[in-house]
Amino acid sequence: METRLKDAGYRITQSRRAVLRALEGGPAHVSAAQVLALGRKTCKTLSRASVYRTLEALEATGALRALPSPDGRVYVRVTDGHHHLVCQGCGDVQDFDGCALCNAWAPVAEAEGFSVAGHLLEVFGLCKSCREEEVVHVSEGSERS
Amino acid sequence: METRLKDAGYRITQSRRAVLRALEGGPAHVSAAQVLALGRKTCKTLSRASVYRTLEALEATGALRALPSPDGRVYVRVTDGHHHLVCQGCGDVQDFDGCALCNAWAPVAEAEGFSVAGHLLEVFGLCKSCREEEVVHVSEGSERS
DNA sequence: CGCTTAAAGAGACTGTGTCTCGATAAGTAT
DNA sequence: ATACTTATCGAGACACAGTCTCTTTAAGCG
Repeated sequence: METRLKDAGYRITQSRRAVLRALEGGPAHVSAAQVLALGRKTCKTLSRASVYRTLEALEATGALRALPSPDGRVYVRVTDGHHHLVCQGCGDVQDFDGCALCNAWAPVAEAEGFSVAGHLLEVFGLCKSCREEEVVHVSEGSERS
Repeated sequence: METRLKDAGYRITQSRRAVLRALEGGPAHVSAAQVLALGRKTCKTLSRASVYRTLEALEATGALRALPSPDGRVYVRVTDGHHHLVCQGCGDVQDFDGCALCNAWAPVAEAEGFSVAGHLLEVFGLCKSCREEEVVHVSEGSERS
């Protein structure tokens, strides 16, 4: 990611490096606040504005993608797959393959006059281990869809 | 929607009615702020808190779905879909159909031990009108991906 | 080593969403 | 109809995300 920034003409600074480390070390989906907190471990004076600026720069180079989530914006590395299994139990995110199928709905989008640049698929549910726990708790009043 | 609320045990008030009218009259994707503005036309004293409360109630009854967008949360009547064409030019979001294909990768996810509860598909690109504008600007120094 | 300028940090500002609290009115019983 | 109970109201405080501006700093060049 660092070389990517550099090649795009951005300077490599302490703050930027701190953000990059935070992104590499952190979870697959991170919020700006998390990046700030993680980044401060490397660069103590890291500011919120710098985090947003760097995130924006990374997005511009295509190394990162911002996507809306129920709790504000989260950032995802694009080197990671763009098909995610998001566990609603533990919050864990794993990738899965399925790009062959992706090309199937590109024509649908293009029929609407839309030119497709990319896509993101989020599948929500419960991962294996959370599912096993769920069995223990039986149906303990979960009213959500 | 009104009967739906009533049946669920909610009282029908002036404020609630104002919100319902706003939802029915407004665009397919509306923000809470838009609902507030539209609702004030019917009920001048409508407050932000009431909007959120009503929106929450409607979500609980299943008449509405909240979904994250780049500019905060937006609300969609559940009759509308969960496959989005997100325009990177103007930020507009439109739905498209494609649920038949969705069932194709559910087995892939389940092979990983994942139980699927729902999904969200975001296709990024440029909408028709933004595409036409793009042609006018030709390659006018846009370094963005 | 010094210059130029992109990028930094600090903090003000805006907007969204949540929460509390006393006041109000919806629905029910009288 | 009228009174009562209590869900709901509006107002405003609060917390937080994200943006913006301004002055200072340091990255990368010669």
